[in-house]
Amino acid sequence: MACPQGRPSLHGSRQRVQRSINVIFTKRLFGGSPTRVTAALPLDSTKPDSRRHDILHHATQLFGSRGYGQTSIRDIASAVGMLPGSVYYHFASKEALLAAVYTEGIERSIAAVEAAIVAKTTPWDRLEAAAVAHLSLLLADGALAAIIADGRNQPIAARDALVQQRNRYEAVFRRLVADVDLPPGVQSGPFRLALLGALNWALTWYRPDGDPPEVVARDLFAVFRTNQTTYPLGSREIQP
Amino acid sequence: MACPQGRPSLHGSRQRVQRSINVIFTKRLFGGSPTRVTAALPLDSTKPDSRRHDILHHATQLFGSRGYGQTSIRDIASAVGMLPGSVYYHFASKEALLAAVYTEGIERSIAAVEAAIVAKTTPWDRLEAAAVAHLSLLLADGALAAIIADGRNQPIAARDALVQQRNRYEAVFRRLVADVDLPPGVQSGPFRLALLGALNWALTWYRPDGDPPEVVARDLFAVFRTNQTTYPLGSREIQP
DNA sequence: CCTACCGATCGGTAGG
DNA sequence: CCTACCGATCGGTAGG
Repeated sequence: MACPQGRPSLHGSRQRVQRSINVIFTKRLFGGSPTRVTAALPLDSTKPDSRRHDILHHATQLFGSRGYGQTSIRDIASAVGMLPGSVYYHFASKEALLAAVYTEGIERSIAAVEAAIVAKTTPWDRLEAAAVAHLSLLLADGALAAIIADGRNQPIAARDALVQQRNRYEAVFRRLVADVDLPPGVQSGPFRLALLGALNWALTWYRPDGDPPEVVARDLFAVFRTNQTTYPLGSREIQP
Repeated sequence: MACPQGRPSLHGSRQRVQRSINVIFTKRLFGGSPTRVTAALPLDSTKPDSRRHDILHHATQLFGSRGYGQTSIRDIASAVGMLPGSVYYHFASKEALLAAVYTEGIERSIAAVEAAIVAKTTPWDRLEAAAVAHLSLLLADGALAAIIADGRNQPIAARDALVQQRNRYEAVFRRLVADVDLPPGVQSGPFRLALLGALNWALTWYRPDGDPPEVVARDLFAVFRTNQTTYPLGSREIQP
């Protein structure tokens, strides 16, 4: 009845999905009584939160590919292999599910970008590595897509909280851009927004049969890095 | 019954909306018989297509601000001041309405960008003027927003036709970018996609209480024009 | 262009 | 986590 919130999210996948679908089929095909169907469920509830994790995972994927408004609780439930009402045992509402998708996605994305940066030494190389990591997460993973893709279609009530979390991620780029030597006349704010815009917009036109995300990211980044290629680091003052 | 399609879209606004709402109120408050309500309609049907134009206009605005999936036929009908079913007298389906919004919006946008370009002489000035016009249409007008904003939420059936129309608009920028002197190592494809991405992404973060669209467009464009500022037109070959 | 209606789908819930 | 259900909303239509 009540929904236990705030559980820690565990990892680990199982075959429960398959089994649960079989149960549904059984019920539909032979009209078995509710009691028999319930009794048919194996009692291997060893990892109590793997189902919550499954919901979170599939919701991330679906929100990322179709958008929040175009994804129904029924879509998510059937992807996980359970009935629509059961989703509400794990999440209080569709909005709460979105909030959880956001939190997990932001955390994972920040970690991925930080990991990609750490080996690089120069500011421009660090920014480029971040851009490549960003676009890979966006196009291949689905976690960032759920967060960044459709800011307009999200429920107004939760929008402020979502924007705040998105800002946490953008702060990483704000810091990286601050370290870089920008040409005269280019403000760091517009530069960051233009770079992220160029990368995020790839969601609209990218096709999987084209160049891989890393190549696309580097081609796009070259547009922004040009100044640096022309003027070696630190030589900004020498300009005409 | 049948829907007369392909009528020319006329301009001109009237007070019909107000009146139509009054009719609805009358009916709800006093339960007037259908015959009386119909008879109460003034017979000034001089411009037979102004209602179709009204629908198109409000649909453009709503698709642009909320997106296609988040806008219902009922929303559009009540904005125009008629009942939901009546929309289908003018358009065969919601998808057909979207197609019409596209066609009209693309036409208007191409015209606006061409008009903004015509006075400018150098390739970089022409491209900048196009960028400014583009962002103004996108943020203030609503016509371009309906077209460009949510490619993901549009119905799959019509998507190909929509992409084709969008390409007609992008072709204008393809031509302008081709005329511009790009720095070595920068491909014109990624350059165009990065520029349009940077501009279009402003839909996500732009707030009306900030700088006006023209200023935002110029700030963003400066990021892409830097190379040009450094190297005067035609001096590309002189580089180290 | 309105009336009156349809089937489908949606987020969500009580009770077990 | 399932059963069985609710009210709301949606795109669309027959008939006038």
